[in-house]
Amino acid sequence: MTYSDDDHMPPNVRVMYLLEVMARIGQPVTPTELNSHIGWPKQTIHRLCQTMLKAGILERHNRRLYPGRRALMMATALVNQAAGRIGVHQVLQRVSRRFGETVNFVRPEPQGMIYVDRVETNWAFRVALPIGTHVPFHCTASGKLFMSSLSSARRRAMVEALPLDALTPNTHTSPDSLARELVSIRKDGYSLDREEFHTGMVAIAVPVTDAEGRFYAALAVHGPSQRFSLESARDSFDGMCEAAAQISTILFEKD
Amino acid sequence: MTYSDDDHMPPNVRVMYLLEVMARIGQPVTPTELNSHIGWPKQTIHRLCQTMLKAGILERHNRRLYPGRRALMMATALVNQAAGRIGVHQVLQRVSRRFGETVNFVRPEPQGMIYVDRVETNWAFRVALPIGTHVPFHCTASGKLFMSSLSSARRRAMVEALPLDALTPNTHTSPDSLARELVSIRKDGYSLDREEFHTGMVAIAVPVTDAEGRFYAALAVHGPSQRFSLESARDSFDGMCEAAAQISTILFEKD
DNA sequence: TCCAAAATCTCATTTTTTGAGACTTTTTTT
DNA sequence: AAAAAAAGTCTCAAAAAATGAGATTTTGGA
Repeated sequence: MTYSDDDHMPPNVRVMYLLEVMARIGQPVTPTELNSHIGWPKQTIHRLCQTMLKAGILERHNRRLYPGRRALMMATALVNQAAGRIGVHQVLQRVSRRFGETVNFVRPEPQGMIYVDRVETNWAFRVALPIGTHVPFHCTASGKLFMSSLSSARRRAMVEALPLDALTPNTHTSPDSLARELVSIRKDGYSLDREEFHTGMVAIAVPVTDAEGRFYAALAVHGPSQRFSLESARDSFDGMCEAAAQISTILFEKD
Repeated sequence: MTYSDDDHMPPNVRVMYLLEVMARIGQPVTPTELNSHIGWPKQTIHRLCQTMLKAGILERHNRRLYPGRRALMMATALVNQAAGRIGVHQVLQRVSRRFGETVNFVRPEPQGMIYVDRVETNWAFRVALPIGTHVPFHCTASGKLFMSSLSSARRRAMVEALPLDALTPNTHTSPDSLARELVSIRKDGYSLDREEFHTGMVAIAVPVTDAEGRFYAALAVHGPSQRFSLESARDSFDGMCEAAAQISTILFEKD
């Protein structure tokens, strides 16, 4: 992970290390600031930044560097498949067995929330949304959960930008009511889909957080309202939080 | 982004490239499989995988490699930083729906203005400039807008340095006329492309500014002049400013 | 306009990477 | 179970890249 003093990092890996530091800092930095976290010779860090800029890994605005499009694309793709996928799937299976409903693991992308992994029930009645499908933000438990995790400025902007298409009679079509629900989701720690996406289909989603406690993905269970009522959804809250914590451990806890 | 044949990738960047390929493939691979996507000498790819395994960037299970915990941690942190881009993309979509034309998010780079993100219309007629493409400064709405944001000394230097190639009969070919237009763009707060880049194609661009009010990117709408006249372009000005302000909030507003 | 800090350039030296070819291990086929 | 093929490892000299000290230029702020 980190290289101790006698242990030495091949120049190869320095690009990656620099990105890590940058990602950890979490905001645009000048090469000099960056180097205050690293302590390489001046020229070394400048040269490396230059290389990474040329490669499109970093971008620059006002002499400050930040991860570029290329880095972000890679990150998005990585996050959907990296270490621990198998373990995560196991947890999904357990959750599905426990509640007898379909379980989804869902992440935000620019085009919408994307189904990264899922375990289906054997029930005849189920939704036909294959893995890799994007679904809207405003009418899904996971989409609302994601938005509730944003800072208030971003949340507001996003709510205002979204096309609030009514997919069912229950779908939020006003930015205000949606925004209000996001606030209460933030407070409750879970998000419900009250037949807002498909009539007769309800869902609950809880957040899976990363090592720093930031939103990483949503763990969601959904089922037909006849057998999986909002009541039973809420009842599953504790169990789901437990599973979410397990997933978080699998993905992020160091050994 | 990708390296063409004569262009060469420093060994530095290979680690990153390998991760990208791996992320794209989306499932654990053997070094040989991996190399069928890359085509490096056998020993080269093995050595690199070895380096990355030692560094904890990759992990191995049954001779198959996949992104390791270290890669995932980095990716997660990066993706968090990218949360803003999700919001930006949603705003672009809204603008595109509203005006029914293609919307671009464009940033200045030394080689030219670069398309960072875009939302296309479904219209048959559209420009085939993929994301990541560089376009000239002197004949695009966004390029002229960027130049108009520079201090007068820099603006002059830049106008004089540019090769003013005539891409259409309307392209500025004299530094003076270009410089004059930049002054009026600066005054108006928006920039028009009057079929200066492609015949039959017009565009309007407004600035997205950073927290200090400096130029960060251009938000541009373009369409064929038959349906998207200069008139309609100007009419979209207010709506675009509003969207630009939203983007600015998403990207730069602290919480 | 001037000044201090940051960034860039230059270059001889050191360190890595490179990749062909031989060799070993693993997997597949017969 | 033996043979063949494929995958992976090792060795090494040549080529390329990174290194980092020091000099120089540029930048941003008073």
